[in-house]
Amino acid sequence: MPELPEVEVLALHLRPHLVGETIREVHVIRPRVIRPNSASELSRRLVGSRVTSLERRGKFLLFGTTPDSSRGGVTEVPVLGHLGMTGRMFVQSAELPLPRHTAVHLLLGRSRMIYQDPRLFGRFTLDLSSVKELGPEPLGEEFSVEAFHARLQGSRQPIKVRLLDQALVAGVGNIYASEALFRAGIRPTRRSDQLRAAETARLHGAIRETLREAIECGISLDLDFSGQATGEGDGLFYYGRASVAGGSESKGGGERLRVYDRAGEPCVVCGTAIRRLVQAARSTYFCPRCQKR
DNA sequence: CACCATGTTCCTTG
DNA sequence: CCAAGGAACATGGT
Repeated sequence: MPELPEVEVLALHLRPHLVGETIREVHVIRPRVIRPNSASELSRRLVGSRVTSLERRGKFLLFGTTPDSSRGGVTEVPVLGHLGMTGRMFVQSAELPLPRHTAVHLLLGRSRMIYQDPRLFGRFTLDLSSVKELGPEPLGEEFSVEAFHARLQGSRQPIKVRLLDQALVAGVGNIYASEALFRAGIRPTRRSDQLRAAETARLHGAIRETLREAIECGISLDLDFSGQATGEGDGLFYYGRASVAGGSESKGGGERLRVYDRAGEPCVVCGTAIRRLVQAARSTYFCPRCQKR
C-alpha cells in the first residue's frame, strides 16, 4: 500500500489512535523487518515508553516515543516504519486474534497496533539511516523548481526512472511517476538532462498536483482500517488502483489513475490506446499522443 | 506452471 | 569514486 499519498492518509488515520498511548509489550514475529535490531533490543527501548508523535517523511513513518523514565531512559527514541510493497498498519482490539502475516505487534492500552506484511519488504526499526538519504518533501517549500531542474541536468537516465530515486524527491513511486509524467505531457523515456526548463517546471507542478489529489481522494473515501476489509474501501490497500474502485465510480476512485495499469485502454484525454513499457525492470504506462518525446 | 506486483538495497559492470 | 543496470529479498494473485 505504499506511495506518499497512501502513507500520508495512513498517518492521518493512525495518529489519534497512537499518540498518547503507552507501549506495554513489543512482539516481533518476523525478525527480518526489524533489522538490524534484535527483538530484545527493540523491546528494551520501547516497552514502557509513550508515543508522542507520528510523522510521514517520503514513504516512511516516524513514530516519536518518550523515554521510559522509570527505567532510566533519557534520549527520545524514534522508530522508523516502512510498508514495502505489501505492508499494512492498523490498530485493533487486543482481544482479536492476530491477523495472518503479522510481522510485529505492539500492545497498547486496550488495543494493539499491528504491522502486517506478507512479503516482508517493509521495516519497523530503530535504524533511521534510510530516512537520512531522502531528498526534499515534494509538497513542502524545500522542493523548488530550480533545484529540481539542476539535479535533473546531471543525469542521462530516463526521467521516469529518475523520479523513482528517493534522493531526488521523496515519496514518488512507480504509480505516481507514470501519473505525474502523463499530467505533465512528458514521455517517460525522455533523458533527464534533456528536459527543457519549461518542462521541468510543468513536471514539478504535476508531481505536486498528482500527490495532493491522491491524498484528497484518500481522505474523501470511506476507508476501512479495521484490517478485516478486503476490496473496495480497504484503507490498507492502495486505494488508487483502478481495479479496486472499478464498478463504483460514485466513490470517486474509478477515474483517478489516468494511465497506470491501463495498457490498451483509451486515454482519458485523446482516446489513444495507453501503452506499457518496461524501464529499470518496472512497468511504465503512458499515452503516446499526449506525452511528447 | 508462468508471469506480474505499490519498494529498497546490494552487487556488478563500465 | 560515479552512474546505471540488474538481481535479490518473499509471498500472493491471476
